[in-house]
Amino acid sequence: MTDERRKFKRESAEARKEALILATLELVAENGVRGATVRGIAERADVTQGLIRHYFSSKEELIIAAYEHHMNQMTDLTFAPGAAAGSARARLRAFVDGSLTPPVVDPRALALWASFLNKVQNDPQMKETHQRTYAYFRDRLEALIAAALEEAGHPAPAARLRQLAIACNAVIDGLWLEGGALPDAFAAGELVEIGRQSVAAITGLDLEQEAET
Amino acid sequence: MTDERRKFKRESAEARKEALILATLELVAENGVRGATVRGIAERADVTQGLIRHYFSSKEELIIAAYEHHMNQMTDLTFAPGAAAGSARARLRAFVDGSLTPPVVDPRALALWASFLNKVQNDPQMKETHQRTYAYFRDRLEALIAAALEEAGHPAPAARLRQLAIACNAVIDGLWLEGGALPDAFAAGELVEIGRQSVAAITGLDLEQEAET
DNA sequence: CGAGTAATTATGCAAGTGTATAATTTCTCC
DNA sequence: GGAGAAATTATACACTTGCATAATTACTCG
Repeated sequence: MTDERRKFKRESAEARKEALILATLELVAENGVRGATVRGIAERADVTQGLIRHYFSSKEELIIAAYEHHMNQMTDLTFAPGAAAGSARARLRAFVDGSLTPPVVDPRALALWASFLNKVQNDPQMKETHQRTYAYFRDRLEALIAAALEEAGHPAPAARLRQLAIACNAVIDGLWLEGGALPDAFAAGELVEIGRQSVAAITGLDLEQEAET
Repeated sequence: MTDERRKFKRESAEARKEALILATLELVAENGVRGATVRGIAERADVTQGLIRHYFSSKEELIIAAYEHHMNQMTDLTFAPGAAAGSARARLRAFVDGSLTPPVVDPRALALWASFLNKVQNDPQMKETHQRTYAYFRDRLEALIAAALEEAGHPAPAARLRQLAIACNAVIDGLWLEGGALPDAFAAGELVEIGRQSVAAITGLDLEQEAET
């Protein structure tokens, strides 16, 4: 009954890194960045802690990698549905729908966002990633609104477009936040419905009817 | 040159507790809940760490006290401006203004909210405080919208009122979030302007003109 | 002004933290 | 199937953490 050394299987660097990143995101969502300890992450990834040092030169580096992984995933999830062509109105609607449906609306996604916020404000690299992602979101939304307004024959000047984009982005962010914070407070589809109506009311567009005369 | 024992002044329990709570909020905003160490808090409050134990039986208890202090302060700040009587429309406008102006819109307030979120989701007591505060906000907003609509001669059924309140709350929350996250991205008064316009567009009310025919 | 008491400081401890480094195992390739 | 190299494990260390407890100080009240 000697204490045997642990058996293990060699994995590719990519697979191991991803596994470590996923384990990190789980623990950051549950316990925050400081609560995601190296030992905890290693255990969650079914690996000993020394291995983390082998792939990431510090915990800081792992955290940053996990943050960028998460942000990329959120971006993909939001824009994937609307990538398919169609009228600008349809694409705008798809953007709203994608932003207000799981897995984008999700307690875990909100928890991750909140957990990372502190580091995002302080660490320059993470701050840069954050600002770039945010700008990408809003610019894309602004372009969608501009196209939809033009399509409807109601083009708007740049200054107004900026305000509309900020406002629509805010409703979506706010609904996303509330949906993640109080998952049981809203019926299925309710957030999407309210999101569509609000964006429609703010922009003056009709997002519901599909037919084009 | 003997190491002298530190001089100190006795304070009332209330003053000390408040000082400790304020120091705690500072550190939580800067470093998160786990980053707000007992030693750090004591240093910020210009006190030795043992004193914390004297007033709070555990760090957990201090954190909860700090959270409730912060939530109460935010509530007061939001509703104080609109307490003065006036038309429902004016009170609704005051609510929007107060929610989208410093010190409610503030990087520190956002950082605190984010830092506490994890604990809010897990700790039952903090969860209860959070849900109560959120419900208070939204009910109050819904009542304001209902009154303003009726005042304007456009009463709405309960189901629609609920949706309007959720939507308006979301715009405000979203603008609050973005204003706190990117303080330099918005000109002074811009958030308030966009907030007013959005709430007006969603509800169909005119929040700008003051005169009543 | 002097004793008592509560506020405050000082010190210690066990557990957990990130990181560094040595020891071992698995896999590849000839 | 065996040697070499890289992946993985194991161990150790210095530091921080929350908490407990003893020692001292400042204020109150007679």
